Amino acid sequence: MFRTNDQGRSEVTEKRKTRDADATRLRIMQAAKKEFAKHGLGGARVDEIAERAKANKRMIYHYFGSKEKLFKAVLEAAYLDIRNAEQKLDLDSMPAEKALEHLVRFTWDYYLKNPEFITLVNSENLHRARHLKKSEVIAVASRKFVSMMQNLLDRGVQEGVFRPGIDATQLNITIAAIGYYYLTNRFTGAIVFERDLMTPDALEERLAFNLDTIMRLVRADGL
Amino acid sequence: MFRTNDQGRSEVTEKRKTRDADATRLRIMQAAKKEFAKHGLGGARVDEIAERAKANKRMIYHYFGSKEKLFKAVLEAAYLDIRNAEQKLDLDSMPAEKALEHLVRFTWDYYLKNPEFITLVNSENLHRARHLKKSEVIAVASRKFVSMMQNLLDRGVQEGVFRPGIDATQLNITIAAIGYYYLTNRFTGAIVFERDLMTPDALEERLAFNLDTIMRLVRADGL
Amino acid sequence: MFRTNDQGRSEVTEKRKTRDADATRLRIMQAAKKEFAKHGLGGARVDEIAERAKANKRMIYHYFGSKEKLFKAVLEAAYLDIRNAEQKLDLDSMPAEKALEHLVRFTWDYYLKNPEFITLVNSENLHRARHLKKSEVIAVASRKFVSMMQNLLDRGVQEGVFRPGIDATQLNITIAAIGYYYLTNRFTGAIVFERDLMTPDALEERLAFNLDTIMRLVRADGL
Amino acid sequence: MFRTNDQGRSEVTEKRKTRDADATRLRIMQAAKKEFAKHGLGGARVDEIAERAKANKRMIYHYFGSKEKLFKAVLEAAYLDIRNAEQKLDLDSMPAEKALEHLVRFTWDYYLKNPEFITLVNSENLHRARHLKKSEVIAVASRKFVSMMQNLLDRGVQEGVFRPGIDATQLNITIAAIGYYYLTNRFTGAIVFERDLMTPDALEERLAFNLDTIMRLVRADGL
DNA sequence: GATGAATGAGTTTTCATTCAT
DNA sequence: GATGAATGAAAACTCATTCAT
Repeated sequence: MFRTNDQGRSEVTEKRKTRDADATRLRIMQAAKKEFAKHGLGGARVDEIAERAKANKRMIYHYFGSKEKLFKAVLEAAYLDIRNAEQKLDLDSMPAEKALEHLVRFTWDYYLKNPEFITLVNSENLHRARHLKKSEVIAVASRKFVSMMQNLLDRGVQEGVFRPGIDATQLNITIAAIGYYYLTNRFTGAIVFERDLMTPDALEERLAFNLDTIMRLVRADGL
Repeated sequence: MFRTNDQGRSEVTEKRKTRDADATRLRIMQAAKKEFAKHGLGGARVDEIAERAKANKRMIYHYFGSKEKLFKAVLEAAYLDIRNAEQKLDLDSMPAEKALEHLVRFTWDYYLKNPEFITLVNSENLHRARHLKKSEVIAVASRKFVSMMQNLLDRGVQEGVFRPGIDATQLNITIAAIGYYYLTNRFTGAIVFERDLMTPDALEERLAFNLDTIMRLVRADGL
Repeated sequence: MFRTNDQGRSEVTEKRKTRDADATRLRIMQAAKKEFAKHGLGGARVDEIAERAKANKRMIYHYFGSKEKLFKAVLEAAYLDIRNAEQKLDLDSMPAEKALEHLVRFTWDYYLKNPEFITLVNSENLHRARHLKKSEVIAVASRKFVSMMQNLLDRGVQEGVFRPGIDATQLNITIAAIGYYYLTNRFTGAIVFERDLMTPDALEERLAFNLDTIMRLVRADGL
Repeated sequence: MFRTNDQGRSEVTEKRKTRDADATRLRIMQAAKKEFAKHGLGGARVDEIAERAKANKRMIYHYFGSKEKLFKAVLEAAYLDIRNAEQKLDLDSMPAEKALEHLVRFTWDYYLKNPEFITLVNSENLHRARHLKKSEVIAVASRKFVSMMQNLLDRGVQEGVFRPGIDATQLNITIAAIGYYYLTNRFTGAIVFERDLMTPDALEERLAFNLDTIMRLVRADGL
């Protein structure tokens, strides 16, 4: 009800205001991520996001302009986060085989710990990547990621542990696929295979299977 | 879906008529499949489905009860269709290695020719398989599918071409994953990898990669 | 599926047809009575009536023209039924006091055995008696009923058992009211008075109370 | 419903404004009361309520959740209103006979001045009191009402003016019945008795008749 | 006389977004 | 910067009635 600081704002309060604003922005993005992940772009409710963020609905429009732009912001942040985490793995400093194994594990763990990422990506693909297309920042991050992978493969061949001629893109897609598909389709999967695919044992088994799949795929013949 | 004619129906009554319940039902399901695949369960519009089916909206509710029940019907039919097609492959009559290769190709081709299947399954997983859970007919078809696969693996081991100890479920999931993921994520994939993943060449390349992946995965060591 | 009697109908089949038609009409009216009583005019569903009557919906329109006209037909029949039953009581042949008691009991029993009557009348009053207004047959039956009552009161005065000056209409309304209200409002009544108003004991108690109410109301002073 | 002002609200903010949640809520409830009374729960139109309330249809759902919950709110308010008014009569401070007469008059007058109450109650009974059942606030108000009545009867017996052994619930029901039935069934009644039951004279006559009915019912024998 | 598929107009409900304070 | 009341357009769903056979 009271509104302090109507005029004569000191720098201290200025800073606080900024921090609050950023905090609100962040809370909105976190809430939106959950909501979009749970219900998809179309199914997400702006009201729900506002409530979860303990923010006023008006703020969403103030900071992001529209539901769709909010989605884009969330999606971009999600992609940047995983690309960032991948860079931090510092795969270049490990032997190729170990590095690849590391990447497979990391990818699997990332999906497990960030289940929203998968659903967000599904949602974006349902919309034919309409939002990501315009994103320059994503393009840059992607290039770095792909070249890192190519690098890794090249080193492996030099080290004599990987077959030559493996396409980095195909391998990347496969590494993602065998983890991603298992998790995104775990509900229909549980019905088709009549198993709980999410018990700790099941998850461990899947990771082992995936590591085996990738290693057999890249291993130099005769090893 | 089909109505076999009791004896003695004249040709006149057999001619295509507007007032044919089964035909209307079928048109609605086909239209719904497209609409649900394109926009997901939430994003699909009943009006649009009715229009595409050249049916009155009221008919949808008459035959299916609700948008959600229509979705369930469409989803069930889609699952039954692929399970049915798999059975028709007659893999049991081929050598194990050839049979497996056949299955990998078939799965890929099926996804390519039935793009709705993938989006439908994604949508159902977004809803935690709520609709499929209650479906007994799907449970039965699934069991047949899984046991066929187990059979195939067992035969391959006996023939000496496959490694022993491969889990049929994990293999199934992997076969699906490497095709499904590529296709469902082709839009974001195109951005990340800066390639058109859907040209004939790209598709052929992916199929070859997938065949290689699976064969290396199951091949008996030393072969 | 088979349709016999396509041509050359004998008189016997003619009669049967007529009887069937009447039977269908009757089944529709009975089904409609239940449906209208349960849901009111607006809430009743034509589909439901058709199904309950094991008749085709088209038949309802064939015999009655519209839902509203069907309602009118049902309502008229209901009024005629109670007026008819009252006449059959042959109150004129009993001593006045006994006759009045008889009427109070009869009214209560009729409402109990014909619960649809009450709801039908409520529905008609919600619609400001729009349908009954045009009904000449009801006007005739009503007059007979009112004059019977006046007669009864007059006799009672002559016999010295009833007070003079009692208005027949007011008495009639009161006799109906104390039974009708109890039954029509039994659901909210059960909540307000925290009792089950429909147990055999409760019903008997109410009838006794009502008889007492009416008798004290008409009894000649000093008796 | 009312909002008492925290201290220091200036007159300016107090002026009638469109954006007043409580006022809108109230307008909706008033409009709904009329509409439900006129057409019943099923026949009432949400559009109509919104228009009459000069509110956006969306607001109805915002404040009440659904048409049915709005009905419940209206019904509860109606019951609370009459129970409240009864308590204000302060019957405990009058001699029993006078108090009873007062209650009969009050009940009649209340029904006359609040015709919506009757139709609302009819509607609720058509729905088997589904909405009221869950209402705790109604249960509390009802108990107060019933005990007030029992009190009144006990006092009357002590004063020697009422017969002992009269059941308070039965008497309550009868007092309500003889007024309620007359009014709710005034349309069919007008046809059956070929009179206008709503002229001032007719109303006065009915009230007198009802007072007589109740007084003869409770009066100690011999008085 | 009978059937049941089809329809159009309407009804409730939903939701992203804007407006007044 | 923040609040929450209000809105319009659209969506799901309903139902009495008619049409083709």
